[in-house]
Amino acid sequence: MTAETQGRPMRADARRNYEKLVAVATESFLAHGPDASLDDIAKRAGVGPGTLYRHFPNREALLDAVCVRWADSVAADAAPLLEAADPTAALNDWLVRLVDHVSAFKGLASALLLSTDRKHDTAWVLHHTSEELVERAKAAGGIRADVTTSELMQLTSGISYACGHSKQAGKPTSTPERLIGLIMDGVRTR
Amino acid sequence: MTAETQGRPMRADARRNYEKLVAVATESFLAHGPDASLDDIAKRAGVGPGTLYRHFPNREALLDAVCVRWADSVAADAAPLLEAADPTAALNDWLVRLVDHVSAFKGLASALLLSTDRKHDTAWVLHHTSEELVERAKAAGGIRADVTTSELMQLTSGISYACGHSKQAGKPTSTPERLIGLIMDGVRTR
DNA sequence: CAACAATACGGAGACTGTCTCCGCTTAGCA
DNA sequence: TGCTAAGCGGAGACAGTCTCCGTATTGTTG
Repeated sequence: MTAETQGRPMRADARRNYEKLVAVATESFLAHGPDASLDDIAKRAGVGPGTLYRHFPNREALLDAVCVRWADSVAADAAPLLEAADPTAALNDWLVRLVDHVSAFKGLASALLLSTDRKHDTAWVLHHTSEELVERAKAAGGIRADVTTSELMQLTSGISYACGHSKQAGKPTSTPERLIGLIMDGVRTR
Repeated sequence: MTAETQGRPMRADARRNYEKLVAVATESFLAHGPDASLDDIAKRAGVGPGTLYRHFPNREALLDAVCVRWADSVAADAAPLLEAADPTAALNDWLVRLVDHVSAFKGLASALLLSTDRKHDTAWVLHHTSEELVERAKAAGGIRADVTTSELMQLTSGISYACGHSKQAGKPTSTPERLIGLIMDGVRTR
């Protein structure tokens, strides 16, 4: 579900433009936040606005495409953690990284942690990765069995949001590590 | 710091328009979210855009004015909790209410929980109220002494955000009670 | 109560961004 | 080499933000 929703493959020029758009959009969103001008992105990518809007009917769609790629790279980051000796510590670690990644991505991605369906989409990758880590921690008896992955995702995404915003408001803010720590304290078996 | 930053009082017509604008803006923001058209708000309030922009130089300013009133009413809600027999339960209760209020306010207010300065502003009222409840709970030995009010505000605002978003994404979502519960579990003395 | 500042009003319009429509171009196939 | 479906891109309609400035209103002072 990248672009051609099945059917014949994209024409070469179309694919080229598609890739260029996603690349430029990534830059632009990072530089100017999720409100970056779409016409501007089109211009930088060397295509007309019409082309952009054919590939991505609205801002959301483009944002999604950008985030999907991003999510893949983030999820890849988790691979070593899946084999860590202490699964609970690994989960903690992962959640902190997740917050960092999401923050680095300005908040483009914060909404993503929240949905659990959308088969192939961004959220799925992250949710799935998290789930594995959660299961391992539960199996090892490190965290309470009644806590769900979704709940942790909600809390984590909330923390990203909160850290991002209070940081940009210039306020001294507790670190993600600290806040995740508090949550883990509530979730750990005793 | 409502409108006249000291100096002579506002002229009668100016005050009238100011009030009307805040009232209409509240409705509009609730109805259409924080992106409601400002020109439209002006029109509904029966004034020209120029008038709106003189009173509120930008969207943020108007949003602030709306939120200040809202925060006062929310804070008033906490009065009984300040004398509750079990301060820890009272804190829990308050945090849940806070999330509910913020969610009801669409997310207009979620950013507000985060700043701790801004003397008179919205955030202050809420932060201050929370602080009292936190102090009482600490004094009663119900929660850890190392946890700060800011931290709880960050987590709470995060939860509002997360609940608001996953709800509107149509996903089955854990209740605010549950999530606040998890946090309280991490924060309670054992 | 008249007249005059000071204050406030409001709408025209400049500007920016979103998104669509459609005539033209190009890739890919026979 | 030529045809056709797929794709392109820019002109422009529309909506929202915000400013500028001539006009109207308030409240004060003689």
